[in-house]
Amino acid sequence: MATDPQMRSPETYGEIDPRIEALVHDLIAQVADKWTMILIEVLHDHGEQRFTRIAEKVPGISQKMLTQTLRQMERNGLVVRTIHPVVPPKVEYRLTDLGVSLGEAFCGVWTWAEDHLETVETARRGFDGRATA
Amino acid sequence: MATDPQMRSPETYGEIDPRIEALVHDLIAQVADKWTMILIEVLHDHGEQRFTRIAEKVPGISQKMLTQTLRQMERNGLVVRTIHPVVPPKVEYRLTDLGVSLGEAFCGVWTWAEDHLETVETARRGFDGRATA
DNA sequence: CCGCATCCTGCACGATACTG
DNA sequence: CAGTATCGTGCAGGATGCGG
Repeated sequence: MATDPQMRSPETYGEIDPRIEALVHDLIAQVADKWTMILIEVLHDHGEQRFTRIAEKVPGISQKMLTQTLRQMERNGLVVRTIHPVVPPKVEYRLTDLGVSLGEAFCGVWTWAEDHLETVETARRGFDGRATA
Repeated sequence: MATDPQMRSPETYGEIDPRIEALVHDLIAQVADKWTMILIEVLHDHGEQRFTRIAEKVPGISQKMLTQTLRQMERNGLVVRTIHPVVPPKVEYRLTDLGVSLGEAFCGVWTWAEDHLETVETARRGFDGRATA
């Protein structure tokens, strides 16, 4: 959760607000965690969904990770979790405005990837070629 | 390295080019890996740097992780590694244009974090409060 | 249907020691 | 100085089973 509380000597990498730094890192880490990005996409494209519907749309995810990821997202205010008191239980998840805006913030990265896909792959082949040689 | 090659049934989360998908995920994963983002920042702010200089500016990093992270960045074309054939060895790392532009692509996320820091923290406190109760 | 608890496994990463 | 090699460990995450 919290980022390294270690002291930074004068000559470290910058004087950014450590709270922003920590949040940015948390956020990127969460979005990078293999599932969050996909869940944002699913909830964005299909709107409010119940647990099992989401699971169906994300092949390969275990319910443990689905629960866990949704909980973190809820904690960060990215989704709201609505429990309908019926039997059998029905729980629905909806992306908040905050969640939508986070997805949009990452659009820049998607665009970058589209624009530079070839460049990166070329760089990788070059590197791997040199390594083999 | 490669992302889950598993088949996606018709009702999965979207029809995006899987190569883009994989690259975006690789990228976000790398940037999230605790050090890459910091190294981009250091190299951006201070220009070309040699190995030990970078290490000094990033307290807490082990040389193993510094080497490893820089190698991945090099492989992806984000930095160039220049070996000066002198004794003692002198190796310098410089952010490429590609690396700079990736940093800029993530600016949107930084901005988002600055804009929504309070909202996220409030959401977290709310969630944690409810959990405790 | 939803989700928690438990167990198990692999990998990421730090520490340490050694080379050109 | 700038690495590589080896070892130890903690934790992320899958599988399974139970509970409301």
